[in-house]
Amino acid sequence: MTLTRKSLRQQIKEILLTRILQGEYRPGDRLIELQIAQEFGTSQAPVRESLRELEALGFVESVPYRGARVRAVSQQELAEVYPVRAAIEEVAARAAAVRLAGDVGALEAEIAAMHRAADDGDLYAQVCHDVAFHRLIVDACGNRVLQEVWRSLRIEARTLISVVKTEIEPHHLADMHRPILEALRAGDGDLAGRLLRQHVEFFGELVLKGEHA
Amino acid sequence: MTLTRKSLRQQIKEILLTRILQGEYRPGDRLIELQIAQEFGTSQAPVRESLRELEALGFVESVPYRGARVRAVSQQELAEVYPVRAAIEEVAARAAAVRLAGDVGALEAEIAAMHRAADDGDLYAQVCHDVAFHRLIVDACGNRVLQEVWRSLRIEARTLISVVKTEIEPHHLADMHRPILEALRAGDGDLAGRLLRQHVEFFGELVLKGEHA
DNA sequence: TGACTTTCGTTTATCGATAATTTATTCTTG
DNA sequence: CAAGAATAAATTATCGATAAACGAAAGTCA
Repeated sequence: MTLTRKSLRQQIKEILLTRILQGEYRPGDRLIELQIAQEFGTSQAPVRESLRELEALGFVESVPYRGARVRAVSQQELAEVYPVRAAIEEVAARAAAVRLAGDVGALEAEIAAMHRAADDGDLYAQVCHDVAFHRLIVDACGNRVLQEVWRSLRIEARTLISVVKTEIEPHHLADMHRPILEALRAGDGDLAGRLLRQHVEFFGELVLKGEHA
Repeated sequence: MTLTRKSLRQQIKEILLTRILQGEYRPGDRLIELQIAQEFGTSQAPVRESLRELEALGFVESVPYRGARVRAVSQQELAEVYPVRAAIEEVAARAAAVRLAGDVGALEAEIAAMHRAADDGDLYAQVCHDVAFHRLIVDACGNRVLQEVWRSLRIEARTLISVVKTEIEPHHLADMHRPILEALRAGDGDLAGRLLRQHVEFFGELVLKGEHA
């Protein structure tokens, strides 16, 4: 088996990203080029390029001659994401209602998975399926630019988990998605869009409340 | 005077970006690393990193072992930008109405500049001021995430000029911005948002019409 | 003592050269 | 003459080494 089907840069980038998303590297942790290069048995160059890409994606921040660190998402930034999410997901839902043509099986499955995770008390898994639900709608809308923008918001379970923690009963959280699904099933884009927007804005409010606590 | 206050990477990136935006490099043009390095008297490394950044910003696209090219914006992509713009600029205008507190002098100036450009028959300048008008609103909204997303859409005069060309009388185009300005002056965020959304959607329709032509 | 300078170790930024890959060209071979 | 293999040319990807910049620690002088 070849370990080098893709470019080193690509491979290193993916490994680093996994580590960031899984919390192996914590926000603020330094990412030292030569150290990483040594670990992977490569030279500094592909590591540098990986870090640059991760920086452009917003997962890492770096200062000239002072290196790269895992970027921390501030509470304020998290709060600022929600109005943008709400606006573009509304657009996505409108378009998705048409393109799905009532085929909401995948969305059903995510809601079911949320309930199972709720039964297991696995909040992380639940938030993952929550994100997946939203992503399915975004992916169904057919607008690539919109999809790109949504991804650039880096809506990750790891970050969102703090929003719902202790605030909402898990099964209730899962059920909150059902009206949206039903509107999509019925092909009512206007309604689906409005509901999804309110849904996202609701969580935005939660973040704002959390800021004062 | 030092030519190297910033890193080479940064300098090269800016120069390349300028060339792309000013049309010196056309969409599809190849960007050959060693050739550019030679031109600037540097090695390949900083050029590579510049290209990676430009790729992340969406101005360049590259294929492994086949190099980088200036990215062409397809008509479809341009059309897909508008619904996203409309949605987030609506959000921006709502927030901007509050934060501007009636201070719309800069917006006035851009409309005036649009009229002057219309008098001069300088369509490029006019579209630049049009973009600037929208950017002022986005910048005024106070949501950094939203600003980042808006910038990532790469709303450039060079691309937009095709949308308005021959379709709209220049002075009329400038005047279309006035109701939005007045709503902002009055501090009516809801109205400003709705007007701006319609305004942007209107141009989205134009693009769609242009597709069939 | 305490502020300023100097030195030193660490890390990034850049370089020049080599390896790997693609594309175009030339050479077979039927 | 066409199809395919082999070769050559161009370019990217990676390497190993050096230069530049930073931060901390040690040293200096009032």
